[in-house]
Amino acid sequence: MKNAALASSSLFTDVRATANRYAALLQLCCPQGPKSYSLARSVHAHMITSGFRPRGHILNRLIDIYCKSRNIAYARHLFDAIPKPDIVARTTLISAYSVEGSLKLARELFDGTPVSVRDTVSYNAMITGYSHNGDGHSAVKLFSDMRCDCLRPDNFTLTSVLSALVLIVDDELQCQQFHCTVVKSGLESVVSVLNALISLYVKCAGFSSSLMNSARRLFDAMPEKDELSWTTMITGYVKRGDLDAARKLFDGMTEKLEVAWNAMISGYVHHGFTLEALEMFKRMRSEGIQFDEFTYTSILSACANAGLFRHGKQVHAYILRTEAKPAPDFSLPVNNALVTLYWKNGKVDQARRVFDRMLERDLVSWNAILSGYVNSGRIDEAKILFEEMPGRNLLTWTVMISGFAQNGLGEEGLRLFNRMRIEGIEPCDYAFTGAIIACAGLGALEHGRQLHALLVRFGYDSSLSAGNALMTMYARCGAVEAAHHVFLTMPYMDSVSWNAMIAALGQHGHGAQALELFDRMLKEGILPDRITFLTVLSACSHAGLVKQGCAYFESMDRIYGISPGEDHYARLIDLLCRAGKFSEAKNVIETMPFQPGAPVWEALLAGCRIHGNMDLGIQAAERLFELMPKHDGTYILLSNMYANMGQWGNAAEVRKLMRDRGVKKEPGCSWIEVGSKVHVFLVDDTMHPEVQEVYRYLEKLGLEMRKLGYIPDTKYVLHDVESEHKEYALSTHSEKLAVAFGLLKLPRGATVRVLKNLRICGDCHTAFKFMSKVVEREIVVRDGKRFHHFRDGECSCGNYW
DNA sequence: CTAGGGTTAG
Repeated sequence: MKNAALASSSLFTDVRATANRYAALLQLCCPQGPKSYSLARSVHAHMITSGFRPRGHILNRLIDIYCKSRNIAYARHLFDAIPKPDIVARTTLISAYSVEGSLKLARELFDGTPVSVRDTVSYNAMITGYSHNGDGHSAVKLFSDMRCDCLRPDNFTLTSVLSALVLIVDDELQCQQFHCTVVKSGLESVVSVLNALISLYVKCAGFSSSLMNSARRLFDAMPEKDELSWTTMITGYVKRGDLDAARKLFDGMTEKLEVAWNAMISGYVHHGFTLEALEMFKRMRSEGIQFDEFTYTSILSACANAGLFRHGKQVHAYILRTEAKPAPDFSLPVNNALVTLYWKNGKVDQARRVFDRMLERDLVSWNAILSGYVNSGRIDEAKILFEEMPGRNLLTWTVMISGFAQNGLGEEGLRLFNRMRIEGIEPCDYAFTGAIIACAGLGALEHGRQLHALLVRFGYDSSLSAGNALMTMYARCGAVEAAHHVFLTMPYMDSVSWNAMIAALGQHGHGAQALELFDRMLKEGILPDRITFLTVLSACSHAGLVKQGCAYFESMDRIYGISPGEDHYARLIDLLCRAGKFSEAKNVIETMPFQPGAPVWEALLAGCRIHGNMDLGIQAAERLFELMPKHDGTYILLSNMYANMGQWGNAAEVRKLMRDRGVKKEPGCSWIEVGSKVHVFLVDDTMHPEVQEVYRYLEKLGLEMRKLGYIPDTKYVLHDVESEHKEYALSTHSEKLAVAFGLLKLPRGATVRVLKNLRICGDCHTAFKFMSKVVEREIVVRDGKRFHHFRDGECSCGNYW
C-alpha cells in the first residue's frame, strides 16, 4: 500500500519533471520568432511519441505556437479537445482569428465565454480584432460593453480603442471626449497610450489644423518618448503634407531610427519630392544605416513614380548585390514595387517576368501587373488576368473599369461597373470615376447623369477625381453648363479641374472665356502644367486668337519652366495654319528643337486643307505617308483638300490609293437622343427604320437651301466625293443623318445635339451652317472631343473648325 | 493570451 503510494507519487513527480522540461523547452523555442516554430512543433511531436499528454499552460503554449505559425485549424483542433478550456486558450484563438480576419469565428468564441470568466485581456484581443479589420464602431461598442461588465481598461485596451477611433472619428469633439476618458482612467502618462492619443489628434488635424498643435503639445510634454512617439509625430506632419515640420522634427532626433528614415522617405515619395527622397536614401547609406525592405520599397516606388528608371534599376542591382538573396526571395512588397517600376518604364514583359518568378503573390502583385497591361493598352491580356485572379478588391475593379474606359471600350467598362455592383461590391469614388469616363467616351449623357446622381447618393460628391471626370463627361456630351456647375461646386480642386473646365469652354467654341478662366487660374496661384498649355493653345486656335496663343506658347518655358513637347508644337502649328500663317508655321517646323513627327505634319495638312494650300499640303501628306502609311486620316484630309478645290479627279485618285494600299476607313458613327431613346446612325445607314424618311427630308432641305440661294462656295456641300451625282441631295454622312433625324423628330425650339465619334468633315460643317439658317434651329455637334454650335448660319468656331 | 509607427497596386 505504502509502496504503491510511493510509486504513484514518484510517477507523479516524474510527470511533473517531464512537464517542466517540456515547458522550459517551449520557452526556449518561442521568443525567437517564426523560425523556431518548427522546433517547437518537434517538441510537440516528441510529446506525442513519448506518450506525454500536454495540459494546462503547456497546451496553451502549443495552441499559441500553432496559431503563430498560421496553422489555426490545428490549434482549434487542440482547443476543441480540451474539456474546459480556460480564458488564456480562448484569448489565444480569438486573437489568432482576428489577425486572420475571421472576425465571426473570433466573436463566436468570445460570446461563448461566460461573462464571469471574461477578463480585460480577452476584451483587448477582441477590440484589437475589430480595430485591425477596420471596424472601429464595433471596437468602440465593445469598449463600452466592457465597462458595463465592470472591467477596468488597461493600457492595452486604451491603445487599441484609440487606434480604432482613428478609423471612425470625424470631429474635434469626439477626439476631446476620448481624451477625457483617458484622463479618467488614470493612464494618461503611459507612453503607449499617449502615442495613441497623439495619433488620434493627428488624424483629427485633418478637420481642424489647430489640433495638430494639440498633438504637438502632448508630444512636447511627454515625460519620456519612445521611438514610436517620434515617428507618430513625424508621420503626422508628413500626412498633412507639412514636410518641412516633419523634417525639422526628424533633424532634431538625437538618435535616428531606421523607421524614422523610412517615414521621411515615404513622405517625400508620397508628396512627389522624389529628389529629396533619393537624397535621404543616399544620406542613409553614407551614415551607415541599414536599409530594410521598407526602405527599398519606398525608394523603388519613388523611382517608378518619377520616371527615374535608371536609378530604380541601380537600386535593384544594389539589392541583388548586397542582400545575397536570390531575387524571388525578396519580400513581397519589394517585388511588387519592382513590378511597378518595370511596367511604368514601359517594360510590361519584364514586369511580368518579375511577377512570374515571385514565390508568393498577393493582391497588390496582381493589381500591379494588371495595371501594367491596362496602361500599355493590352486590354485583352488584362481581361484574361482579371478573370484568372485569385481574388479582387476595389482597386482591381477600378483599374479594369478605367482601363476599358480609356481604351475606347466604354460599353465594356460600364458593363463591368454594373457587374461589380451585382456582385455586391460597393464602388468607391475612383470606380465611379472610371464609369463616368466611360460615359464621356460614349457620349452617354443620360447614363452619365444617372451616375452623377448615384455618386451623390453614395456621398462622394466632394471627390476630386469624380468631379474632374464629371466635368469631362458633361463637356464631352455637350453640356457645358452642367460641367460649369460641377466646377463651381467642387470643394477641392487641382490643376486637372481647371484644365478640364478650360478645355470644356475651349471645346465648345468659347475661346475667350476659356482664356479668361486661364487667367483666373494664374491669379489664384495655381501653376499650369503641360496639359493646361495644350488646352489653352487649342482654345486660342479655335477662337482664332493667334497672337495670344503664340505669347502663351512662348511663356511656357520662359515663365513656367515647361519645355514644349511635340504635342505643344503641333498645337502651335495648328494655330498658325488655321489662321493661314504658313510661312510662320514653316519657320517653326524648321527651327524646332527636335524632328517634327506625325502630329505636327497632320496639323500642317489640316491647315492647308482649310486654306487650299496645295503645295505645302502635299508635302505634309507625303511625310505622313512615310510615318504612318496605314493611317486613314491622311488620305481623307488630302482627298478633301483636292475636292475642296474642285479637283475631283485627284480626290478620287487619293481614295483609290487608299483602297489599293488596303487602308481601312475608320467607321464613323453618330448618335442623338430623342426623348429617352438614343438613335445611332452609321455611314450609309440603310438599316435604320426611319432612314428613308430622313433621306427624303435631306433631299428637301438640299433643294430648299439652293432655292434660298445658299449655294456653297464649293459644290462639295451637297456632295460626297464618292457620290457626286446626287446633285441636290445632302450626302449620307452619319452626322448628317443624325442631324436631319433630330430636326424631324425633336419639337420645334429644341436644340439638336448630335455626337460624332470621329472628327466631322468639312462637308458636314458647311452643311450644318446652312441647315441651322434654313430651319432656324440651333444645332450642336460633337467633333471628336470638341463641339460646334451652329446658329443662324454661323458656327461658334468661326471657320476654324 | 492582448496594444501602438514606417512599405507595395490606380
